[in-house]
Amino acid sequence: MPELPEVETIRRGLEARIKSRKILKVQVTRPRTLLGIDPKSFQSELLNQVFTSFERKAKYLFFIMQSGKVIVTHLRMSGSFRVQSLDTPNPSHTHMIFELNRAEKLLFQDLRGFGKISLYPNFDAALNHANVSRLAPEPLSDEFTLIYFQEGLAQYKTRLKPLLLDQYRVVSGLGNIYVDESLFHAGILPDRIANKLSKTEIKRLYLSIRKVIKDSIEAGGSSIRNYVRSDGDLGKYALNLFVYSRKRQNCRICETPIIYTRLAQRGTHYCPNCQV
DNA sequence: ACACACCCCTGGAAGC
DNA sequence: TGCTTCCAGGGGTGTG
Repeated sequence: MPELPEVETIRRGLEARIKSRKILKVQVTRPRTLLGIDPKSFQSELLNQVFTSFERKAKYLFFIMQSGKVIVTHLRMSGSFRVQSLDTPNPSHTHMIFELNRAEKLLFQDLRGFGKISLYPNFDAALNHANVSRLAPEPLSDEFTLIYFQEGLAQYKTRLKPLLLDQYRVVSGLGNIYVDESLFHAGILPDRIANKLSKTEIKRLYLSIRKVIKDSIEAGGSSIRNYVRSDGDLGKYALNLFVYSRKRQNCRICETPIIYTRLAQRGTHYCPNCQV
């Protein structure tokens, strides 16, 4: 599942591979992937456009064109971007093909088909897309200070897991993997009530979230299920997972079997001994 | 304010 | 073995 580190890895990959490249043709093989624009307009608006930069906000990706137009994408569960040579056959579930100069193509592939792509005339318009401007701060941003986090948690008497997954309340960019991992490293159970944490616990959670996200970006994300980088390589952070996807396996710290349960409609992993 | 159910979707895993 | 059902989950929406 692409969360902040995976999206950032994809962003870096695209910047390295298709910056300054020109779009010669656009094929939309699954019109439902487009949000707020029809395939014909999308194709004609992007013809001969040149990619100049790639931005990210939480899990949203922005492709900024030389003209100022902006492609906004959200990969949701299984979306991915791949750069391939023009003569390579398209993999299954390829929903969009951008033919580029120098005989390469950028593919949008998405098995589950939840991912969305939109086009806006400029960056400001793009930021208003789908409440992007309302997103809470990212874990590694200047805004996300310990004081901010303390005050944020104090406002909510809900359980930590759904609060940390919510992109609009305290922090953005986290998904199921990194919430479970951050809570494990902080030694805190996922169903604890946000405004009941001690100062020490808040600090541990704050540091854990930042470390997990930072380390994962450095590792190129986690390859779980469908996620692959734009160069086809696999992220290495999956090797560093302590609880996520480790149902019934022994805790890497204390050997207690990892519990898998459902919390707020999400599969949730924790160590009943290390987390309290 | 919070909890929860449901929807989108596909393919691999689990269950019978 | 082979069919059917379940499940993964980001995010939006709707209800209690």
